[in-house]
Amino acid sequence: MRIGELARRAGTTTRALRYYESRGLLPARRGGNGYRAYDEEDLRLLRQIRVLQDFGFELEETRPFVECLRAGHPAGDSCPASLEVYRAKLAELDAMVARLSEVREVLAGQLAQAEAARDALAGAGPGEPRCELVRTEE
Amino acid sequence: MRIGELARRAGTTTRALRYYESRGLLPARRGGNGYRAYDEEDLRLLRQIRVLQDFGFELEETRPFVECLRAGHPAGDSCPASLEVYRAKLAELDAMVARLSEVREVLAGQLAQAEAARDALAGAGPGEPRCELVRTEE
DNA sequence: GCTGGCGTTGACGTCGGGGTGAAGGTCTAG
DNA sequence: CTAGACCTTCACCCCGACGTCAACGCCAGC
Repeated sequence: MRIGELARRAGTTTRALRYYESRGLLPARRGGNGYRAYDEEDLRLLRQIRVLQDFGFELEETRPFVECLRAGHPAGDSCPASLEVYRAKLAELDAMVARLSEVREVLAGQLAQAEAARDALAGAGPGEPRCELVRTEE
Repeated sequence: MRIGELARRAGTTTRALRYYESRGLLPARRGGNGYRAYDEEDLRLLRQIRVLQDFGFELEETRPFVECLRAGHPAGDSCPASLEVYRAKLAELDAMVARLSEVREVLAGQLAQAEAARDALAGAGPGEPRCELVRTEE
């Protein structure tokens, strides 16, 4: 299979495949004419890359999975290195979710206060005391 | 107060202040010598910008808050436009948290399965059936 | 044998946001 | 007088994951 077919079958582009090869992620055999030659196994590796990319993995992070498959293991995550990447990614996701959730709560509080202040003003006299947003040194 | 002092007091750089001015976010009066002249109110506006940036707001998104303060309102979020930005930001954060959490769960499941498969292999015979990760068209 | 469609390489562009850096000049504080 | 702060403009950076040429080779069908 040549590069165009593989790209089509994997739903990516020839440019991406050449890029992966340039990164050493998905090297290709070469035919006598210099054309890249791929097989079904490469399609599998490529699919592994794309799945992980969809999960937000960087290309480098997919490398252990790809190498694991290439080493003949049944799945990309059958190797310890892949599990380590899973764990690192989980920790990263947890940290992001925690940070975003915290900001979310602060913002929700600010919105509620601002709306209350507005309504109080619209209703009658001075309302609840407002707490101004202030930078906290970390 | 000149640009250097304001930058120092707000914990930012003169370059950033000139940049904000170029975006029309924090225009400065000019002295006879062409130097930018700022006052305490500008420091307040600047602090508002920095607080929101720390929350992940883009510069453009801080504009309603800054203009609200400049219009003489007690707080940056005393204006409807600011509240709208709060709401948009909350929706954005909720969407991000949802997406990340979903990925997190899938990944946690994959990790658990992969570890189980490894342990089963280490222990005895074939273990639980593995479900391979496959791209789902959206 | 010509056209069109594939393939090759390498160099450079893109995106986005929030700036930074350098050059070259002016102004001011001590 | 001189160091340092200020002025302007233009270019450049960061990051990853490609995209976009340019300029060429290879091959099938008509």
